[in-house]
Amino acid sequence: MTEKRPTLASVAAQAGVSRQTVSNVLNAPDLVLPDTRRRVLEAIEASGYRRNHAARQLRTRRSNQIGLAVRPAGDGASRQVLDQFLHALVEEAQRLEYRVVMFSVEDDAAEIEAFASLMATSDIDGFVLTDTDDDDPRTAWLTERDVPFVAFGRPWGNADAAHAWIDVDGAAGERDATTHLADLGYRRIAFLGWTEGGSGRDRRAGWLAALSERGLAGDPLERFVDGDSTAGAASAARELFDAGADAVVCASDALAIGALVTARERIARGTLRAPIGLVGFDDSPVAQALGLSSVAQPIRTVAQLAVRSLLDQLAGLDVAQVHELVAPVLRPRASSRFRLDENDDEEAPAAP
Amino acid sequence: MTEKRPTLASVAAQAGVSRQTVSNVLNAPDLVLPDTRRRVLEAIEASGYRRNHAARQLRTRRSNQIGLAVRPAGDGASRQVLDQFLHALVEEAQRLEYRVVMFSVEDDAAEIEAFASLMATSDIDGFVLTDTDDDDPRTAWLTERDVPFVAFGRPWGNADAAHAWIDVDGAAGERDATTHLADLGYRRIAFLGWTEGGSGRDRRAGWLAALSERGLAGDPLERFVDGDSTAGAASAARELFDAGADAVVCASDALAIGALVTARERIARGTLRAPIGLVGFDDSPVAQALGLSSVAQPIRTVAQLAVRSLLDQLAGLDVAQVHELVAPVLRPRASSRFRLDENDDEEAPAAP
DNA sequence: TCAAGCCACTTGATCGATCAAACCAGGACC
DNA sequence: GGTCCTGGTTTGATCGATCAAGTGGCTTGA
Repeated sequence: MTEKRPTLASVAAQAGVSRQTVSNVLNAPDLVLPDTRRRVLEAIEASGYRRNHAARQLRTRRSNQIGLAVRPAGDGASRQVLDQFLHALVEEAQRLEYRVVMFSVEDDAAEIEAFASLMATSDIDGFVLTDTDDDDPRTAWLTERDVPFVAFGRPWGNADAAHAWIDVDGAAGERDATTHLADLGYRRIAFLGWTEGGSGRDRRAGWLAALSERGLAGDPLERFVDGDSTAGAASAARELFDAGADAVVCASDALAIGALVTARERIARGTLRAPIGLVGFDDSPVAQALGLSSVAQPIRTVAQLAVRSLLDQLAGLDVAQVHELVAPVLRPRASSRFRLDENDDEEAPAAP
Repeated sequence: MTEKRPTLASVAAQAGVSRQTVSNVLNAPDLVLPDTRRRVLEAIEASGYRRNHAARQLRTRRSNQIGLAVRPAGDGASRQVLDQFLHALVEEAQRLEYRVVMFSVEDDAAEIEAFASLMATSDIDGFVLTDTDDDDPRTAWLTERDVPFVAFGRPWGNADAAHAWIDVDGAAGERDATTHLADLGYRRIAFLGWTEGGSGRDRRAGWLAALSERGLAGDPLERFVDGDSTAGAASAARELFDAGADAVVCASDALAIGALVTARERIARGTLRAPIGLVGFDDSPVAQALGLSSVAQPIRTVAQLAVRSLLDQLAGLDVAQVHELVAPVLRPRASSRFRLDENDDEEAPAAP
């Protein structure tokens, strides 16, 4: 407490130059003579000087912080993915000297109110949105006010929305998954998805496309459950197997685990013939643990693109807004040929 | 951009008082005459004034932000719990006008460097630690420098550490779980835990205590796996059932799911007699979905206590540091009497 | 030759809040 | 009547950075 932290002025005195020169060394090094620069850098090093963000923010109206809203409850499914996204976002932002501030909101209205409050005093430079809905009111509000932001998730309602967004190409992922199963010889490849949501529709489309390509699209077999319910998926899977499915492509790992449980039981009882093909989506830790084939979302890439887009906007670059669809990666594991053989227990989940 | 944001001075002019009076209305209302106060509040309301945090922080050296470090990889198990903790923390902090800033670090050394950097310019008022190890270097560093912080997790190495911490009483949770199984009539109640870690030892102790209380502690049956591996748990569970276990208390849901899979298979094959008692730990969404009995950590309570403790420290209250152990809650579900009967599939997971 | 431009740097003003000291009217006290 | 106190409010200084304008010496070009 007694020792005073070094400031620009104290560093300047130490290096025998003025405040502004030190400031320039940090913010616009090419304005300073190499020799002077070196002297200043030494003084900075020696004194252990660190920028005072508050003072800087007061003057520049930039906080170097980006905001991320989180919903209190959070549905089980996307939670895992959002958690990964958050981590990747923090890392990437940090690499570029930005920090991530979280705030919690109940609904879209509250989130918008939070935007207003945080922007007003320039505590946050820009926002990252997740879980975009059909015709999201948040994107409209932000766009109207020229607030920099980027969304993880497509603007499902209006395809030609002008704001920056990044999303995972679910259709491509399920197409790969379905093709993979077809290659393994399965002929009745069913789809297990959700009753609602843009991303569910998207994933289903990929499955259907692959079936058509392989000439397996006659009388496609599908079931939908409310929410991301493993229990619901288990019973839906029973119907699918009853209807003759020999493989199931699922919209999430939570659903796939339900299907897996059903398959395991039926095979053990002898009422279903192994092997069965099963693929999930999200590549969650549980999937890895259970040897469930899954489609991995390239979350790190999404986060990197998001941060880059946001920072480009903040830099005032007048480039076109990013609209990027990144391809997920299929991770085949034991469940692509799911059976209960003698050493099933020993089988280590294969990770490519 | 053209419209200027209201400041203390502009509000003051509007209300016919001085800057400082407006400041007092906000920070020390009882210093101001009720009548004046009302007038000022009206002016604030009318102008839409909002505090400028940067200016405030520059003067007071307080940011009203608390820091939380996250590790990049994150182990599958605790991840779920930490995610919940993070959400609860953000909510609770927000209620008290604090914000949570995340930063990412590779290891303890990097985390300490981050502490130093963030404290130096008072960008962060205090820290929340998670995943405390035996003899954690971070707590030592922070304690030495009188930096306010609170840990989620006991100081496993030295029980009499002086810093504030809050933890979940894992022993009590597993004791309840074990007693619950004993009440149901199981007699060979095994423990499935981890090879490493303070919390694992703690949970095991609770199981053992309950066995002793019920006179079931002769030749206790236990197995340990490396990390929180579901696959490892599945094979360890086989050994436990081979050794005659009729129930298993697990240190986590991930482990319990492994045991569940093994039990399901064996029962289906007829090599294990139902019912089997199974209890997990963490009450994860997957556990709820699969009908797995589990011990729920009162994460919200932990977060509330953590924030409160941290803010008390920041307020300079010289109270003793909080050392709190909160009790988890057993959530009995179908897996307490796990069997495969005809309508097993239909059975909705019961949540009390 | 002289205005204009450039270079490397310095100086004064400013962002918007809080702290600390001053101020001022009205009572109480001796 | 003068001094001291007290509660409510104002005023000047300050936090540590950046912006914008200024300085003095030197080159450039018409």
